[in-house]
Amino acid sequence: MLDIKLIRENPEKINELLKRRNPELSVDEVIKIDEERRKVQAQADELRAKRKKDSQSIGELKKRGENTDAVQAEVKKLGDDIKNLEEKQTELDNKQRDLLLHIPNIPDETTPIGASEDDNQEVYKWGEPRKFDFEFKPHWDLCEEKNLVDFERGVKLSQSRFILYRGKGARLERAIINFFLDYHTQEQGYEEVLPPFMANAATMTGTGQLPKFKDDMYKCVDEDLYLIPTAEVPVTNIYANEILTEDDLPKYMTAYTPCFRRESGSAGRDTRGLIRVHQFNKVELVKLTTPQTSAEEHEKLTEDAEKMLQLLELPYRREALCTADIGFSANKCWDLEVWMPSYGTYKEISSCSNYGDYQARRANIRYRNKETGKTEFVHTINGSGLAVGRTFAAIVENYQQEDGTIIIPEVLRKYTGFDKI
RNA sequence: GGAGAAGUGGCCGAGUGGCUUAAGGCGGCACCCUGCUAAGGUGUUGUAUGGAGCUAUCUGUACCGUGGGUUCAAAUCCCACCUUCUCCGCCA
Repeated sequence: MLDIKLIRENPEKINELLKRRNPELSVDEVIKIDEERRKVQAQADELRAKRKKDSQSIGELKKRGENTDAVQAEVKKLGDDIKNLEEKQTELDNKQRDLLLHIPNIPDETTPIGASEDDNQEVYKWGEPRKFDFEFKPHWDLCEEKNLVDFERGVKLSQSRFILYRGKGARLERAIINFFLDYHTQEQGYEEVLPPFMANAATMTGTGQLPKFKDDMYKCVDEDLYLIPTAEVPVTNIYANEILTEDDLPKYMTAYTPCFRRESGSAGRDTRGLIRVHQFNKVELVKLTTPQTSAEEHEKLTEDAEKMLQLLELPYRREALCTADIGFSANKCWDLEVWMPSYGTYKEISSCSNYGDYQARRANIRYRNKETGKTEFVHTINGSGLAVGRTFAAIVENYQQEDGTIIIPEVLRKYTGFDKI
C-alpha cells in the first residue's frame, strides 16, 4: 500500500512513476476520496467533541438535581448527526482503502523502464551453457524413462499439472530442499521456519495477493483460508501488527514450503514437465530490514540465491526486470534464470524483489527508530533460494550423459546417497 | 464437537454507566544523590488519524480481543464472533 500522505503531497511524481508500469494507472481518484474523507472526519470530530462536553455537563447537572431534559434532547439530536457522518466516514475509509489496495507499488528509480517483459535487461551470465555432442533429451522424457516422476498417475490423483515424484526422483527433490535449507541456515545466517501452508485473508492481503489476485489462488470452501502461493506470504507476515526494536533488524528467515498456484492464465504455456505446475516445492529467503539497509540487503539476498546455482554448477544469468514486469508489490526485482537445454534458453528459477515499505504498510510491520524513538515501517525483501522443481529439471537436463545416466552434482551427493541415476 | 472461565497499555493488574485525563506496580527513558557496586529520589512513558505551526511544537478525535446494539453518556449493559485456559469427547 502506498502512503496516502506521500500521494497527497506528491501526486504528479507518484503518477509519473506508476505510469512507468502501466499508462492507465493513476492516483487521481484516491486523492479525491481522501479530500472528501478528511472533510467528513473534521466535521464528525467537531460534533463528537461537543457531544462529549455536553454529556459531561448532564452528569454534573444531574448531581445538582437539575432538570436535564432539554439538554438531553439536544445531545440526542447531535448523536443522530454524528451517526450519519460516521457512516459516511466509514464508507469513505473503506473506499479509500480499497482503492489503495488495488494500486501497485511505485517502481524504484533504478528499475529499467519498459513496456513488456521484452524490455528486461540482462545484467550478466555465469557459466557456459553445455554443448552436447549427442542428442540430449528434455527433462520430461528423462524423468519418465528413469521413473523419477509418474506424470500420468499424478494427474489421476488430482488434475493435470500435479506431480507424483517416485523413488530416486522423490529422493532427489528432498535432497535439493535439504541442501538449500542447510546452506542458508549454516552458511548464510538465515533462521529456518516452517510455517502453515494455509493462510487467512488478512495475511494474504498483507503481502499483496489479495484482493487483486484472488483468482490465482486455491481457496478453502468453508474456511477463511487460502493455500499459500509462496512461503513469502506466511513468513513476511510473521511480524504483522507488531513493533520490532531496531536491534531486531535485519531479520533473515528461510522456509521450505510447497506452493500452490492455479496458473489460470497460463493454459497453453509450458505444458510438459516440471516447469509450470499447480503445486511445487520452493525454499524461500525473506528479510525484514530498516529502510537504510534494504538496497544492500536486497543485493546480498540475491547473491545468496545465486550461490546455490554456482554450487550446483548450473549456468544462469541475472536479469533486471523492467517496470512493466516487476510484481505488483515490488519496487525492484532481479530474476535469476537457469539454462534449460530443452528450451534452448534461460528459465526463471528465482525472483528476488525489494518491496520497500509497501508490504510492511499493508501488513503493519513496524520498528522503533533508535534515534528518533518514532515507529517506522520496515522494508521487506524476498527471493527464491531456489524453486526446487525447476532446479530438479535443470539438473536432470544439464547433467545427462550420453549413456543415458544422470550425474548428481557433487554438493547433493551426501543428501541423495547416490551419485548418479 | 460439548461444558465452564477469561481477554484492559511493553508486562502484571484495579476498575459494574458520568469525578478515567485508565489507579497501582514492574520494566524502559531522563535527571538527581552516591568514591565503585547495590540501593534510593524526582520526572517521564502507547497507537492511529485530522488540523495549526510546517525542524525540536501545540491541539481535536478515536482506540480497554473484534464487530454490532442500548444510552444524553459505555472499558463498564446487551448480542454475535474470535482467541486463550481448564475439563470431557474424538484423533495422527
